[in-house]
Amino acid sequence: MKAQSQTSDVVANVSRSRIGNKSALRAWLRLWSCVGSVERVVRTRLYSDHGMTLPRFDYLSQLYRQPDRRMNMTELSRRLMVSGGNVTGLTDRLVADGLVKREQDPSDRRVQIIALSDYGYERFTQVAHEHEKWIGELFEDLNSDQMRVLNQTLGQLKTSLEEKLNEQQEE
Amino acid sequence: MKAQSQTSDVVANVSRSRIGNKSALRAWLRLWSCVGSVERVVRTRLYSDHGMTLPRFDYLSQLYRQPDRRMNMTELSRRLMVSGGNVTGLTDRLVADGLVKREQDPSDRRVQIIALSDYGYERFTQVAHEHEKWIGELFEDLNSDQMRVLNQTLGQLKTSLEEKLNEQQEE
DNA sequence: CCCATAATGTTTATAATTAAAGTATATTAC
DNA sequence: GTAATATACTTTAATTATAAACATTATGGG
Repeated sequence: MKAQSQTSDVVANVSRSRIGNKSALRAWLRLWSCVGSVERVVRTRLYSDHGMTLPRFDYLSQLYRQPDRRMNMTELSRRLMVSGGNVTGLTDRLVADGLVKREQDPSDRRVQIIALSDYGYERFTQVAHEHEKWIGELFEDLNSDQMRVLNQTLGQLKTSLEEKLNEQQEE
Repeated sequence: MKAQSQTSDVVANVSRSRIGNKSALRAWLRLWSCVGSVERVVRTRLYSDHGMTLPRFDYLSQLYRQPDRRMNMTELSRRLMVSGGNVTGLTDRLVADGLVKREQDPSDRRVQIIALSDYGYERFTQVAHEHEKWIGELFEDLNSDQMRVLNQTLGQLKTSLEEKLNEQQEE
């Protein structure tokens, strides 16, 4: 009885896993496709209408969301999900264009604190307003129920993925 | 009565639009975050376990899905959602590594047909099997209902976005 | 204090990416 | 048939991206 139960559990798990993998793969491909489409539109418009690149926009938006418009390099790298070396290069160019400033952390001499400049704040505010409008238009065909469910499901997926990434990192 | 109705419609629309933009923006940020997390995991494992980069994997997977394992450059560019110049560079490196071959289209001398080589097919098959497993694991916390609804909603969003991109292109 | 280890950021080499201009070929209008 | 236009791909210059090696600074245990 016990052995039988275990066997059918194993079969059920394998079966569920196979189906789950296919279903997950389909979801992943659709996620990838949707994000690619949106990114392409946003990148093109950012560049043609505002002469700004998408990586710079993403970078500035992270600073913008902070109460003090400041963040260190490691945190930027983590949130933008790009390598540290990449953040160094982006920062160099953004500093050269006067959009951000480098500041020293008085309590830790290894740390660079990046601050959004007044010019950067002004510039980003204008662009962000349009950006929000573009996104609204791109998602307008989803009704409010779909949007609610999508946000709910993605919220859970996001949390789940973040947990997995943390676990993996600790191994 | 008619005027009043119009006014409240306008108010309702503006209101719905504002809420919709915020809700859409939240959905977009979550989509972006989830895709970034999954990409990061997949990229790291592809490289450490198989010495393959993510762009190359995506490229090969497009060829792999075709019945004849063949596709021209323009179609690859469209499906991968990257620029033509990028496909040229990726192709050069994949050809150099023997994973794909360039063939001429007998009916149109402008067209390059890219074919997955035997080595490329073999190599990709191995990697793809693991890739599917990784994706399954990353999505395992979603139950079957959530997965179904997610696939449904993303399917519609994907279609909607593709339509918008086509319309935009024609303008 | 000193050493091992960890954390922060930069540098290096190379790959991937874009937009825009250029080349070659095909198609369409007349 | 020819000229204008469109399509397919490549090239160019600059930016964005990675992984790995490096330099500097911090932290914790003896």
